[in-house]
Amino acid sequence: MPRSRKKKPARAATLADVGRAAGVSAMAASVVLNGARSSSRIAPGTRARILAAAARLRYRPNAAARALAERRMHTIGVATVVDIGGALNYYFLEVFNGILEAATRHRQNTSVFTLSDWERDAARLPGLCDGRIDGLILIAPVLSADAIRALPDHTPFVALHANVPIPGSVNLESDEATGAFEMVRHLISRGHRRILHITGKRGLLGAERRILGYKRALAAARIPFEPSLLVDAGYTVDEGRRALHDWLERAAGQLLPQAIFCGNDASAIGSLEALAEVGLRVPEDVSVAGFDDTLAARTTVPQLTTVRQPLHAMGGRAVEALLARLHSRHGSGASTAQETIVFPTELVWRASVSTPATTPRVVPTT
Amino acid sequence: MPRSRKKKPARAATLADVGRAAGVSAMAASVVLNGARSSSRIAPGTRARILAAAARLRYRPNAAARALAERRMHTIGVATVVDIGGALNYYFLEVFNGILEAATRHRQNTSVFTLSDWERDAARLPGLCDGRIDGLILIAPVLSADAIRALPDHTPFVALHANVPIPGSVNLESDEATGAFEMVRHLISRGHRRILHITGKRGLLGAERRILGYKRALAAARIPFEPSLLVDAGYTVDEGRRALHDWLERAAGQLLPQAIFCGNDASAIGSLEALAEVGLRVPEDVSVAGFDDTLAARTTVPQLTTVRQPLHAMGGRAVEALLARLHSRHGSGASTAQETIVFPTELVWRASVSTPATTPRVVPTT
DNA sequence: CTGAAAGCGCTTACAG
DNA sequence: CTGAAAGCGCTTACAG
Repeated sequence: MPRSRKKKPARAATLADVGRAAGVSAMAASVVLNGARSSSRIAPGTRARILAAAARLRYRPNAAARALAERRMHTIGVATVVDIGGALNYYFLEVFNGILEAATRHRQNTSVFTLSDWERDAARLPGLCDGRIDGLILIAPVLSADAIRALPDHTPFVALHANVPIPGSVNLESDEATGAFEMVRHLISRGHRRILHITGKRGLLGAERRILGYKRALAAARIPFEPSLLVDAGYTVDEGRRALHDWLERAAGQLLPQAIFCGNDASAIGSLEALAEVGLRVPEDVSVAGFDDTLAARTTVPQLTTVRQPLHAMGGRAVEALLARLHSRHGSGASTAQETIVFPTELVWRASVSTPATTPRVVPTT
Repeated sequence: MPRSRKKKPARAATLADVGRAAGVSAMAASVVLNGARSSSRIAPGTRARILAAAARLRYRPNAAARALAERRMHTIGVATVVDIGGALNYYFLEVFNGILEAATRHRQNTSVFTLSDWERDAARLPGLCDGRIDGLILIAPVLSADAIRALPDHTPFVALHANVPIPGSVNLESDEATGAFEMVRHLISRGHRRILHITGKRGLLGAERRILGYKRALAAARIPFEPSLLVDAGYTVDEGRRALHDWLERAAGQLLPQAIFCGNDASAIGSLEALAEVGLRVPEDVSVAGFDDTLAARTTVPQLTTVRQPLHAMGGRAVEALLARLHSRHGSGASTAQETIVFPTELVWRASVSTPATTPRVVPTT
């Protein structure tokens, strides 16, 4: 019988293979190839032979085996709702890129889990904590007390813009109230007094903080708060467009706001669309401002004046905070105190805001 | 000596723990909890006890251990250049969302690896194939023959818009030449004859195919190809803006193109900006069209007419093609033939294109 | 400086 | 229907 064709090793080379090829134990190969500190204990000649054998065999340490032995996957999980109302999430993209960059720098993999809805899918979270990730970053989670209680305690969490602080975790947020306050104050300083605010979904922490800043700035300028100028919407382009569209329809013939401060960039874009539909020009007839300074703020014509949140940096910081928790956990008695890190916001001036029209504008009738 | 405080198991429960609690072997627990088909072989009573114990102990199968035993991580890797020229990549976001959706549906994790540059970072690719992923999706790879040769053969690859086919892999692309042809043909049918094309980076397969479609449509209408109307740029907003800006500067006083067909949506957005800078209106003075139909195409004012590539669907299909390869590999003799799947493109009409101005426009002098 | 052994937590044949 | 054993490929004490 002819020698059966040697089956090409679809199997990747292991440490044992390398050891055999170099005439040493698998363990020696492990020390040289994967062990960091103790590799000095191998004689230079042996070392060279092992390295050569590994290169020849194209040895790659098996990630699963290493993870099992080290009890460490070197993988960070990211859980978020990417797709909100059929629209992709700019906010997510900025944060995510910051996370990826930092994770790569720290030699961590990044695994993404998308939820379609926090409330409905929070139950999936514990299932992700089965050793496939070492820790989890929650992007803008909206979790009930029950959902928080159900989170396993052997996996550390870090959240960005958590709606409710998660005990034992780090929460990263930005000073949204001040950002909104500064934006509206500056609008006022430019001469605007009749300022419409298109909000995010009511009840969301961020939306309420922005409303708070808006109201405070009005109060500081002794401009009475006008409830009809507070318009409930949401954080998508469509919701922003629809909210303003409906408002304009209702307000036909009445005085047009001089400026519109939107809850985020997406709803500001929606507002631009709604204004364009009825032939109003930005910023000649009305000024428009957003919030977040996502990439989208620079792709509109005119470009958006907005409140910048350092989303990219916040994503990176989330990774670092998570790794810090991971290490402290392995080391001493774990710093599991709840912690909040607040990033400053910053006004970004672009063309969508100018001074008010000299003659008051009226909402066109369609 | 007082009983030392029982250290709370930071350690998660294992199959052995569950088995012990239920009075059976770890193996029986494995069959009931994780084994799919053979779970019928356990008596119902035993089964119930095991399930109860698992719930009580909050048992989660350890992903690393399972991966090691099964030689399967249930994780798909995605490698791409997300950040092009400081700009986040819309194209990526659409594709990525399609990938995530399909991966979740098929119960696969998705791990993202970002490269800063294909040429420079291709060497990192083999390192990713160390068992941490079962297969890799390459988004818009630009690989040299050397880089392709260096790819390990124990990990299946699928590529979207590969610049060069990778032997043994699946490549997903769309019929870009036809898309470009149709777009330009329709511009012509609307009355445009002087049509500028802002290209992607020359030499890239996609860019060349779009140029091809552009030229063919001109030829079909017997409009002579005018080399000065073919403007080299790239796929970012900045490159588009700069390319058109420079062109307009050079062409001051000459005849303005009636329409501008851009290599992608980002460069179309850049073009909108360049036109706005010199006070030209879209579409009154000049029509603008993009390519891709990314989300960005709907956030400009006016919204972009563009060629739609079904990026979301293509991302999903990439996952399925990869899983098919994975399964065939485990099963019979592996279908490792190179395969190309071509998706149709589609014209999407929005407000950025109309009929040409009745009187010819001239490029303004700045 | 180097090796033999045990163990990480699971699954997969193989016996009963 | 159920269990004891071997093995996935690595790392981490522990001996020499």
